[in-house]
Amino acid sequence: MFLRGTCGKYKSYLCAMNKRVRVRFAPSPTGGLHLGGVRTVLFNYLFAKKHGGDFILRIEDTDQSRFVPGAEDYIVQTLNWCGMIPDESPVVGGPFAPYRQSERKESYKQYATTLINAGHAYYAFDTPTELEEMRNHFKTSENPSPQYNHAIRAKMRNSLSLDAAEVAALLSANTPYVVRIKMPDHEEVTFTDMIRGEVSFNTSQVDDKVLLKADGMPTYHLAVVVDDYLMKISHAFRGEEWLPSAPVHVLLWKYLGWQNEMPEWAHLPLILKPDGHGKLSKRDGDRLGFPVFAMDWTDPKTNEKAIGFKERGFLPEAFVNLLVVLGWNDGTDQEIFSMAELIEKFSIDRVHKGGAKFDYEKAKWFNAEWIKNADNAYLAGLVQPYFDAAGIVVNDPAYLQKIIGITKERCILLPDFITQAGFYFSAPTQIDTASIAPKWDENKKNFFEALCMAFENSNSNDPLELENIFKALTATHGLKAGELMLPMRIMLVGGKFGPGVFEIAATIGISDTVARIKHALTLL
RNA sequence: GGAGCGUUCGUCUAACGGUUAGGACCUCAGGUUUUCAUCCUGGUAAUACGGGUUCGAUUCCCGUACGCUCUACCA
Repeated sequence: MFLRGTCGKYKSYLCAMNKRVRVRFAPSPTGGLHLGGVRTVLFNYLFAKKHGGDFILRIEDTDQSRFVPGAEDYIVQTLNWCGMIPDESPVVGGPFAPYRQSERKESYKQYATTLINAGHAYYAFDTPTELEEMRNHFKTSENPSPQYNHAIRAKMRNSLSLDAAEVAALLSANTPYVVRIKMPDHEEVTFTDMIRGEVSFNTSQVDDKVLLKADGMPTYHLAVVVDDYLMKISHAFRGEEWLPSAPVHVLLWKYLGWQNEMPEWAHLPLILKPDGHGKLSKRDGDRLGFPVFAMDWTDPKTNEKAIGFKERGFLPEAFVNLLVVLGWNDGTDQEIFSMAELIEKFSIDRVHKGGAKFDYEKAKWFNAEWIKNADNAYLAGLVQPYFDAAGIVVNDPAYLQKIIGITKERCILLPDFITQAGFYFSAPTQIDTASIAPKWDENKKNFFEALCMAFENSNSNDPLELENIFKALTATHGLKAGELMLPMRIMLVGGKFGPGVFEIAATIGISDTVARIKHALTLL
């Protein structure tokens, strides 16, 4: 295996390398960022920070027809929420600005021209209709998707099939054209992927990809190579779906004379649907009832809203944590990692090759773990918006933190605090009397009336003392504590949940406790 | 169809030729908690298949099967 040998067992890939680590996340701003995208960012970020390098955000907006307003800002906000702040980006700028490819449009054409002059690319004048005709014409059951390749290009209208005068005439008449790469007929293109080892392709299987579109914009293929070179990217991480077009990129690096500067490639495994097979999509979330996007995203065209992990009540720490273990582990049994730990422990050679099915149950477990171990003051800040939305009024921040501390082990998602902690701030509006009524009688009613008086007389806020009063009174009424505690709990919190009843009574205070019992008594 | 990539419990994964194939989620059975949750103990459950190489393969090689990705003037 290429990872072993002279570099040692799990020695970093870096040992063979001496240039500064610079990585980029290069999304297309076409919508919300989903799990797979955020994980790609995460691996980029961790790798950069682990090696003291730079993390760059570059917006690949070369397809004007797919431009979606707000998508770029959404991406920035998402990175921000996750705590992965780019060192260079369209918002903070940097030494290689601009970081939007649409703003770099003019710089790509010269490289296309260089390639044409060197015989590695050519002009193609085929219209979309002609391309469609070609595909229909050559389509067979054996070959359902004919490619514009070395075998077909001679039959098409391009600067390889047409004679020079004709080409010159077409160009001077401003005929729309694209520039295509001229793939070699039969050549083995091999490169080393950091995750997969040696990968090779025969160029006969790769088509003549469009490099420069008719509108003058580069396609991804040209833009990614040019910008990675110009921005001195040392390591390029992307999803596995890019693997088949990697030979195009490798050849471009070579043809442009930048072979020695080519980044190390790492094609990341995909995040798959929980059920069945295939890449996880937004639709799966809708269908199975869990978020796929990092944050809420509303499509400005369709007004379709997709829920995000953030709004569903995930902590960013948990989100990062659940993402990183989808395809990576540190070799031990540890599963909970902070960002700081990840930066220290991350290594690309422990990233899996195979795709991982997303498991929402486990995702929730990560969040519950993070909530349980989170600082109360920190949680208070996160819970506050949910309380605001639910109309729960918090007057005393210290009280809120205390309540969070005693209820957080019961919460899986942030909104769970509304039910698990809301009753500390106001009397429950819904009281599960149905769970009391069947065994309710006059004697119990008398008990609770007596209890209210006893509590008021004691005016205690000590749980133990309240419990003693309660128990002493059960005896005088000929009742057992066990058959009265559940009714009392329901009177105080509304249902069968929450911490110890006397803890609750002491915390909300005697007057509230008595008021809630008296109110419940009117409902029974 | 073609090319590439992949394949350990239901799911995420450990195991770098020698382990009773380990952990976690889920689930099940107990215990703690006069509620719920937490917590604790334990159980069920996996190397896709077939050939090699080797004293010995989850591990290395080949083949098969299955899956995924790509096969746009989208990324």
